[in-house]
Order: sequence, then C-alpha cells, then structure tokens
Amino acid sequence: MQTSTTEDYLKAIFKLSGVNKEGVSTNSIADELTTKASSVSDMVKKLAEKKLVNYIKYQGTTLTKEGEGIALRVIRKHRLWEVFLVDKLKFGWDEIHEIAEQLEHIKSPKLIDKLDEHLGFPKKDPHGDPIPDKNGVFPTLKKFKLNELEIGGKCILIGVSEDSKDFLRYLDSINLKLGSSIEILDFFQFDKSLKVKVNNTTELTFSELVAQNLNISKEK
Amino acid sequence: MQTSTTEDYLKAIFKLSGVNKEGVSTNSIADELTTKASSVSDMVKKLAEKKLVNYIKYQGTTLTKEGEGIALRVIRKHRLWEVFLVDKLKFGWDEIHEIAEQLEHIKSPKLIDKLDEHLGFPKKDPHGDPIPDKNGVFPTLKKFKLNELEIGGKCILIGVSEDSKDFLRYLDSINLKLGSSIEILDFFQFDKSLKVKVNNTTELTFSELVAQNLNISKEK
DNA sequence: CAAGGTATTTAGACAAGCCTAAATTTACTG
DNA sequence: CAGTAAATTTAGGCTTGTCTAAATACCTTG
Repeated sequence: MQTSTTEDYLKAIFKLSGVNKEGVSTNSIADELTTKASSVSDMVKKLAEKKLVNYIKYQGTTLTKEGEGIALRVIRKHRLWEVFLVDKLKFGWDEIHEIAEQLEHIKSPKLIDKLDEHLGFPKKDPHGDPIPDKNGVFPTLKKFKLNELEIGGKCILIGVSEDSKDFLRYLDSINLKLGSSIEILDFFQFDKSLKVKVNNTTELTFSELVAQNLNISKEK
Repeated sequence: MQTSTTEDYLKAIFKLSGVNKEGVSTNSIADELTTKASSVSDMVKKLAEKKLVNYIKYQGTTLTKEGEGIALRVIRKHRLWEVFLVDKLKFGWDEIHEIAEQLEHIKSPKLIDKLDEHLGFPKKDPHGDPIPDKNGVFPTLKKFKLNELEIGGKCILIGVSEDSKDFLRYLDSINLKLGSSIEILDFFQFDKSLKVKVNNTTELTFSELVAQNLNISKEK
C-alpha cells in the first residue's frame, strides 16, 4: 500500500505527462508539489525501485503501467469526492480542491465504489473533468473532432488521431494535454483555421490539420 | 495544526480517562494504540511540550483543556462520518470503524459542519454513542438516574451526581466510564440493589446508593 | 568547441515516530 | 523493610521524506 506522499508524486507525474509521453523533468515535479528538486530526485529513485516509475538520471521520469494505475485511482477518488462536496454538501466549486486533496488518500475500495453509487455514477467532476472508472479508464464520452465544434463552443481534449512525434511535440509546446479545455473563439473560412483559447488562458490559432486531429468531448 | 498521530494519542488518552480523572498509564496508551510503551513515553513528552497533556514521569498522563478539546473534535468527526457511512452509503455498522479512523483526520472545520447539517444534526452515532457539538460539548440527552430504569432497560452513563474520590475510584475499578453502556438485569426489592451488565460484558451488582448517583440516558 | 548557465544529482542533516535492549523507578510480597 | 516483579523511561537506531549546499552533467551560444 502506498503512502499518501507516493500517491501525490504519481498524481503529479501523471498530470505533467503530456500527450507525448516523454520524461517529466525533476524541476517540474518539484514545482507541482512545491518541494525542492533534490527531494524529488531522492523520491523518484525510490519510486523507481518500487517499479512505479521509469527513471533515467538526467532524463526525467515516466509512469509505469502500475504507477499510472495508482495515479488514475487517486484521480478517480479526488474527483468523486469533489462531486460529493458540491452536490451533497453544497460547497462552491472553488472551495473543494484542498479538501479533496485530503479525501483522495482515504484507503477503502469499498468506500469509493459506494460513494460512486451514492452520487449516481457521475462521469465528470464539478470542474468538468472526466472521472475514471474503477479500472482507471476514462469514460467514453461522445467524441467529436475539434473542427466539428461551433464558435463559442467549449470542450475538453480526450485524445488525438495522429501521433507523430512532431504533432505531439507541438501539443506539448502549447501545453495542451488530455483533459485540457479548449474554447472556440473564431473560425476563418479562408483557410479553415480556428482561433481558440486553451486551458482558459492561452489564445492561439489552430490550422485545419491540427483541428482535425484533436478528439474532443463537448461541453465543459 | 496537529498531525494525525497526535490526534490519535489525544483520542486514546481521552478514551482511557475514567470519570475519575487520574493519570492514564503509559502501558494502557501503548495497548490502545498497539504501539510500544517506549514510543508512548517519547510521544507524551512531546505532547506535554505542546501543552496538550500534563505528564509527570512515572505518574501517567492527563489531557489539558486544549488537548481535551482536540480529542473531542476528533471524536465528533469520527462519529459524524460513521453516521454518514451508515445512513448515506449504507454500510453495515460493523464495517465503518476503520474507515472513520481515517476520515476523522481530515482537516476542514467547514466540511464537518456541513456534513453535520447534511446528516440532520444527529445526536448519536450508529453505535449509540453521543456526538459532541462543535464546541466539544456532548448533547444534553434526557437525563435519568439509573434507579429510575426498569428491568431489561439499557442506557449509557452520561454523568455522576457524586464526585467523591472513593466513588469515582469505585467506578474506575469496574471500568465504568462516561459513555459506558449499562443494562438492568434484575432488581432486588429487599435492599433496592440492581443486578446489571456493564459494557455488554461484566455482570455485577449496584447498591441503591450507587444507582442513585449514576446519571444515564435511556436507550442504547 | 569552449564557457558559462541551468538542471539535476549527491552529500550530509534534520524531524517525526517507531523499535529493541538496557537502566531505572515504583509497587507488591513476605 | 528488603527483594523481586512490573511498569516506565532512557539510549541508540531505523525509515520516510524533507532541506541546504556543493558537485556534476547537460546545453546553448558565441
């Protein structure tokens, strides 16, 4: 059984892994967990011994299948608790994160399944993020291509149709990950390009080719 | 803010403190927490530095006002979560203890008050134990003297009317504490003594004088 | 391709809790 | 009241996870 620190590391690494599954840097993990690079260096070494991550000195860290499974189960718990806090206890969706950070570490598979049932098997958390099922699989939401969406539409990225290194590198470079939100701001007929806002922060333009290869789930 | 280990120690000490508030022995704490006496010795020293307990070498440990407050708040959380697990998630009352042991350490005053409200401000947990209010006060349940109860009646001890050392020592010696259960097995008219079963385990006899001085709450 | 800057890792320490073994205090018994 | 048994404390270590400071590797740019 994992300590909650281990779970936090795995979750952070999962979060930082782009669509392009290259190694996550030591510094980025340290940032994410507000700790120091040296602590991370120590820790990933230990996680590697437990076969939860692949770690090559100076080349970053990736999750093993097992590590990813644990990360997904923690994310499932986090998001289900968030639904509970908002739906049942009437918290505002801005107050729930840090409470869910604690609740996500409660150990009891039965608890989380019963909670899931109590909540009516929700597919998304209050922020619109998808909730993995008990096997760590994200729900199959109705799938669209980004270029099928209308202006003003919002969606989240759930996959890509093209996995060339170049394409995935591009997505990483603009910080677009599975689960990232995309909003269509404008559409230009002359080259079928899209002006979009990514992660509610960055405005940029997608060519038709890019848009065709982004699989998204509507509404978020 | 306390670590969850600190909270466990304070809760254990609270639980072991009889009506007669004498020092709790190091060994009994070690037993309660399934750890070693030497660990407890270390720990109570640290708790004493933080003013959460009074500790005199070789003479046991008592809670300070502050330590007791923390213990009561943890107990409140534990019991409210137990109600949640049984009432909302439909757990059997035999499965909930170890889950509540984890949930009781979640930090967020707002969470627990909202949970309390969501559950309809319950006064007792699924085991019949009273739930302290947010100020750490046990709810004022309808109060009776033990000798007002009929044969076959069950109740819990909520207080005493007499607090001489001798009386309290006697209660300690038979392991009767606040919250202990008492069942009336028989009544003997000739001296008005009662045959009772304490904590669902020990059968013994109370004289009229003892029975008159035990304040109880019916039904448990 | 060398030089310096940045990222990363190593070394050495520290705090919280826990443990075993040994020393000490208290308590009980005759 | 001496002597032993039981309870408690001390001493010395271990693990997990953290930190600072110093060393090393990588990489970019002139």
